[in-house]
Amino acid sequence: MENKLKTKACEHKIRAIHDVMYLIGGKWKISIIACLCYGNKRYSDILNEVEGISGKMLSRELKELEMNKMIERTILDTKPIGVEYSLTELGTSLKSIIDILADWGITYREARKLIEEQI
Amino acid sequence: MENKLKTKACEHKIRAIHDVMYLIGGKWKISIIACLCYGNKRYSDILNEVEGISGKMLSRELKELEMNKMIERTILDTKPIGVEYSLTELGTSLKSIIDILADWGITYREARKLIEEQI
DNA sequence: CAGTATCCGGTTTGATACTG
DNA sequence: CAGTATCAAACCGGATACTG
Repeated sequence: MENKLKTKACEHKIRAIHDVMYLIGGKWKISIIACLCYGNKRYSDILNEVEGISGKMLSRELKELEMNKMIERTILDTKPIGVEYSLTELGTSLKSIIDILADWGITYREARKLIEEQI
Repeated sequence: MENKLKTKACEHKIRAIHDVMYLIGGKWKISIIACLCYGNKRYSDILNEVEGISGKMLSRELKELEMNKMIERTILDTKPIGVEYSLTELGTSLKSIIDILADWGITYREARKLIEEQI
């Protein structure tokens, strides 16, 4: 009986996480958001700073992030035309999560090194 | 000059996050880890609790998670054979991140509702 | 029970060329 | 500059049948 409740709580949490990953779990989405944490950026800036992403992927991911209200797109009236991307309030609310993830990533790399050396 | 340093820091963090997402960003990986946060589980338990996953995907993801030292696989000597999966220390270290993500997911849903209503 | 093997359509993605 | 269009290759993932 108690076990069933536990399972329910588990499933509820899993669904919440699945939702989150749908939003930010694309191959590049968090990287893009992380990039914008350091200030507003243009399309070409992001293209340079997020290693490995192609132009096609970038524009696609940007579009989805905009749809989900994570980022905002502003057209600058420069010539030639420029576009600036910035985080919305919602996007900004991910900053702390991003920091935690990045920290974990670095810790993980160290931990892996230690485990490997034991072999 | 100062700007270049900033860009470097940015790119470093982005790479760290990209690594993390490579590890836990598969369609099901965090869900599986989240599921195991609630206790060791058998293959069939996970199959039931992670909604939507197929057997093929589950075994594939479990294998990758094991390779990356996130989970451990123990063969029980029951008949018929049973297999139990559990989190390693590394996997366990994700618990807090998972909680934060799940919380954000729920908060996000509320925020989106508010934004939508304004329209 | 806990998987593996095979088939197979659908989706994703990179490269390249092009546009306003 | 900031994208879009198009093609082909690679990969994903479901269904089903099979194994120890």
